Amino acid sequence: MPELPEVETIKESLKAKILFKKVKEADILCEKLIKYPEKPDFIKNIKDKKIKNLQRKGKFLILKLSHNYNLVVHLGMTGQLLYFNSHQSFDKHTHVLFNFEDSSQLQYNDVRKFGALWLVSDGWLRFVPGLSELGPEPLKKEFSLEYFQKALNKKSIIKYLLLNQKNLAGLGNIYVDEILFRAEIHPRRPSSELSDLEREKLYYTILEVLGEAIKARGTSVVNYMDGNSQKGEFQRHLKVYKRLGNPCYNCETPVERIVLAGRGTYFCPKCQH
DNA sequence: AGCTGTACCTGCAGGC
DNA sequence: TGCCTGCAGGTACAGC
Repeated sequence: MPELPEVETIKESLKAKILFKKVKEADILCEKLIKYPEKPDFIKNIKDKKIKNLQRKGKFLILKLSHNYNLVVHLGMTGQLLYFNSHQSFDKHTHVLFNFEDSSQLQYNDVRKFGALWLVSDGWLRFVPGLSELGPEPLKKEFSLEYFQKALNKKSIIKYLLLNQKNLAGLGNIYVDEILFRAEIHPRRPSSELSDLEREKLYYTILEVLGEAIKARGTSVVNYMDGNSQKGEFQRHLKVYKRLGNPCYNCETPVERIVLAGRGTYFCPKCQH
């Protein structure tokens, strides 16, 4: 489900609800999702911890807890973090419960169970797979046009490069397709062959699409919702994603689908070169 | 080094 | 209704 705009929206929606709350107890219904530590230690260590801040790094959500602990959450494809004012009924897809002192509750739901949770102290954050290898945040200064132009010099198919979290953090399948459409670049182009103009256009398109998607509170295609169970709006603005066979909004040519990097890839064969 | 295929899971839509 | 196939926002890993 969740790419940068979705995780950002979840983070902000939860911040308003759970900041400074104290975890009374956690309940783990599916151990598979807890990557570290083992269930008994996870439950023991999160008890009585206070949520001091919420951060997003790429597609990771990090809850900063008291005593220098961190609850790191990756939502995989279908993970949800849902907040409720009181203990709520749940179903077979609810795998972890966080109960707060004031009897409000945070539920981790995940149909496909590709998500992951870690509870680690500050010094151990770097052992969370993928977290310390993340490239720059696209909406921060660290993601400069200069940096991006250099990154594109790698000999790599452009879609593959944009999906790789080591190059920049937070893009996923939907936004990469949408960005490449708007930048009029074919997803199979070798990145090193992009002209200076194309590189610049791509750079600003990344900022533009992510900005718009955050403003729209994310994209709800299947089951994405924020911490308050609210859907996003950006699905209304998608130009190519999941539009196989439908006419391109620019030129009416039917949108095509190929498989790249193992992912369904949608593009306009006429507009994107 | 980069890329493909596969694995991990479950549900849903579409074809017959 | 049921069965089958393909597809789905993620990442990791073996192997070419």
